[in-house]
Amino acid sequence: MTAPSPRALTEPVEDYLKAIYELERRNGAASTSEVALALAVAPASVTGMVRRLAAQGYLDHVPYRGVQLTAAGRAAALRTIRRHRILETYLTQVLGYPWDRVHDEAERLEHAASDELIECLAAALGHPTSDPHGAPIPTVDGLVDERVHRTLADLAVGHTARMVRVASDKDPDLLRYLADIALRPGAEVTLVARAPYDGPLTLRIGEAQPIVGPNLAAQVLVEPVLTPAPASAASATEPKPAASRARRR
Amino acid sequence: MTAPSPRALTEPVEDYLKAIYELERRNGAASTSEVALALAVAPASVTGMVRRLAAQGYLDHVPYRGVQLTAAGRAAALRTIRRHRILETYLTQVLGYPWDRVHDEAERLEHAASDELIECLAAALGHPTSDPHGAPIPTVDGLVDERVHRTLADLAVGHTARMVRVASDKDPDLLRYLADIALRPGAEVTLVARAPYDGPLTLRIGEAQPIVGPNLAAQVLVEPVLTPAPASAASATEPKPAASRARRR
DNA sequence: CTCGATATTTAGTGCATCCTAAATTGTCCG
DNA sequence: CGGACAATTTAGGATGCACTAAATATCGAG
Ligand SMILES: [Mn+2]
Ligand SMILES: [Mn+2]
Ligand SMILES: [Mn+2]
Ligand SMILES: [Mn+2]
Repeated sequence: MTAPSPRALTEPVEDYLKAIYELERRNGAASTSEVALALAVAPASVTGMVRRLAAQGYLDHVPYRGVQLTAAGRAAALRTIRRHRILETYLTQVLGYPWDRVHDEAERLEHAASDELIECLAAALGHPTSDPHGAPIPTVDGLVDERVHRTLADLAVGHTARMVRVASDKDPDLLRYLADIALRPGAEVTLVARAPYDGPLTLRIGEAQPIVGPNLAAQVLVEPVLTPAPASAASATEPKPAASRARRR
Repeated sequence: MTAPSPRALTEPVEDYLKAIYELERRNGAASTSEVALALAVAPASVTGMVRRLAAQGYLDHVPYRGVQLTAAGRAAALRTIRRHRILETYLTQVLGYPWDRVHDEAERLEHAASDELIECLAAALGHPTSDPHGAPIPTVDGLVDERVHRTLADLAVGHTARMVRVASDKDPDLLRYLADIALRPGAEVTLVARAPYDGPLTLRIGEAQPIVGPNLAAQVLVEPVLTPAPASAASATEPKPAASRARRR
């Protein structure tokens, strides 16, 4: 099945497969121009690369229609994503790297580190399941939590949620701002008010009440929080079966 | 002075400059075939790369005569060597990597890590001055201990020396064997006997008396050790001024 | 001093990746 | 249904880095 590839993916190839995987997840498909945008290359370059990757069995390409990963392509993408996220976690947790700067570093190291090193880091971290931005870390054999989360922008006024992750870790300014207002994975956030016509949202995070725009809110992925009733212990362990169903492949 | 380079050395370029630096140090010059051998490429490939690097001001090339680093070339080489050796030290000391496997890993990471990360690792290690193989780590501004050491093969029978470093860290088998007989930087070794006609050497390291071939002995760089006389304190602090002169540029 | 072995360079290619400009295709609106 | 416009692919090139085979320079031996 696997094509007679030169037995090691190049850096550009790994980045293409990773980008296509993410686009497929977000948008259900990956178009030439989306990939071009994500990788900052010309659309024509994407067409060329896509032809080669399709020939090597990493993806299916219907001209003028878009591109889809094969099993081999998805496996390669998830391997790179695992490396990226383990590296980010190590940089943050062990070396004290700020969370807005780990992405660029990991973007290069992910192609250079050996499997042995990656697993060594993972072990040193106690086999983490999510990276500093809350993104799930695929397992060695390519299983990953693919749950889709709601965003802070969709939260109903008065409701509380727990932040799960940032939609993308590529924007340092956004990440710095989120850190400023203490919005990080695990944080509880309440939507206090929402201005009409897609206006700003008033949040409560701990004591603070930051006001954020809808664009930012759409970048913050949340999950419902099981508010423990102050005195009555009954509803605390409410199962919530539907929301916690992990999709693994 | 610096040529209009595309503002970042590629991985092959960094490896060429590093190899040329090492050859220049060892042999006083770097010939096309030596570089080709060191990098496992064809001699014709070296000629091509050398032409480009000379055009960019990293080295001087006299056709048919050999190649020499310019100041820019030496600086680039030392930067890569610093990264390599800091990475090796981190892998060994913090992650418990065996000393015979750090080289290959560092050989790739050295091109991907940012300056920031390298300095972060150096700080975490307390700014080490030598790598796991005893090789000196250049400073950020390109200063390096360039002392030339004698080898174990040159030691006089009956004399004791302290191992400084392994001549090269590229041979895992050699490194594993050295570790087996407890020959590591800092170890004290006494030459007990030398068989004639370039025969094997009998050493004493701690309690053990391993017998090694002259090829191996030539890979082990040593410095004279100031044997503290058990009772008489006279000869202990013998100055030995010539041997300890550090050459820094 | 000349010859031949050896080292080195030149010539001619291939492949991966990128680019710009010019076709081509798909879509959607009037 | 027929364009217009946007998205996409094709065409034609460039760059970096590698290779093999052929030419050429160097140098030591006789
Ligand atoms: Mn990358
Ligand atoms: Mn991340
Ligand atoms: Mn290298
Ligand atoms: Mn080393």
